[in-house]
Amino acid sequence: MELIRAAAMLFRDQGYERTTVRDLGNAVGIQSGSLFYHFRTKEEILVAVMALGITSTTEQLKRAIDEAITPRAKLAALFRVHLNSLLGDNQAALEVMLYEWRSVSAAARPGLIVLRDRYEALWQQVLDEAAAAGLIKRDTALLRRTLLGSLHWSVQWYRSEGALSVDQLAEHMLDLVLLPQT
Amino acid sequence: MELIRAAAMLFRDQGYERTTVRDLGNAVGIQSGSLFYHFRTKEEILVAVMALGITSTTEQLKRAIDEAITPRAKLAALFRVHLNSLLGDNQAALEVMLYEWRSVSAAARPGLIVLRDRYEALWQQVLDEAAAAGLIKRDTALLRRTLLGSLHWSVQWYRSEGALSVDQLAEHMLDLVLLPQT
DNA sequence: GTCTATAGGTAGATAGAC
DNA sequence: GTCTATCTACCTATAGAC
Repeated sequence: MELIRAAAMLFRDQGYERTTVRDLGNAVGIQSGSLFYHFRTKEEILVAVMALGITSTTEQLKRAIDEAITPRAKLAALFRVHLNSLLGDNQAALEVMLYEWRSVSAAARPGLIVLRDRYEALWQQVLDEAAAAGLIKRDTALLRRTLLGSLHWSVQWYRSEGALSVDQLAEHMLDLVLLPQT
Repeated sequence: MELIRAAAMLFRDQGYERTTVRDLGNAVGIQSGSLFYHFRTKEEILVAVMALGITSTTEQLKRAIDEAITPRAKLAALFRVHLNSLLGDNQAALEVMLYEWRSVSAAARPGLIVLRDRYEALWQQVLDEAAAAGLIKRDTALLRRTLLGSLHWSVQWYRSEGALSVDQLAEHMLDLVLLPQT
């Protein structure tokens, strides 16, 4: 578990391919050979990182949606949870999930796709409710994809030293998509 | 030039690190050693791919903006050119630009950043005009970042075999951001 | 400008001791 | 479970012939 967290940060910062099993061992204070007692291959570590990133974000989102009451509050939760997971203190894992797909073997992909689809289904459901309430435009399938793209991209430019907190950024991004209320 | 195009596709499909100089040689029918007559390092090839991706897109965008007359038409051009460059027949290069930053050495980054900033400045200018004309919301700096994120992400899910052409997709994405006209 | 051949380095993974 | 030691393979880049 400590290894998975450390691996997430290394994979995010250097990329999966550039990170060696020796780097991974160093990060947790063991020799590279010892890793292979816990994992059969380096790729297994990558898959574990990705699975952690998406499942923990999904669980947080589920909880936030259940606690929110109005469609508007649920909609806000999408942005808030996703950005906090992506930009927050301890979540390099989700970023690895987004940027290291090409290094996942065909055999391991289906399992991760199931996890991703589960997460996106939550989004779809909340967006549909919001559209029904007249909060956002009606093309929710395309909206889901564009919004997730917008949020994912934030890792490329958001800096925590800047003027905006993550929660504030979530609010601003929400504003961009809300329809003017009549 | 033929090499740069071939390299773009290989880097996009397999990633830069997983693509060997032997792969690159194979793709253009020469031995791997011969590559180093044209480029000093493998990284130089990566930088050339990225530079091609962003500069050719910038030029296309410049032309499209000049030909467009209304703010609305210029705005549409942003979406159309970007998506065609990203999803079109021969433009793996731009995708490499987006996904292989980590493999670019610190020495080579500044040059690419200049090219990227030039492209984004075009965007900013068109968005500002559109906001002044009341077409889109006023927070154009954030809008630029979210829109570019949305467009970039399309490579992850857009399939040309699907129902939507690239130009149609551009139209739909434009619709999502346009304000209802009073 | 492309070839063959290879230097020099490092990668992921394994074996057996403790 | 972790160590040391090492295997095998492959990588980027170079050298010199043509």
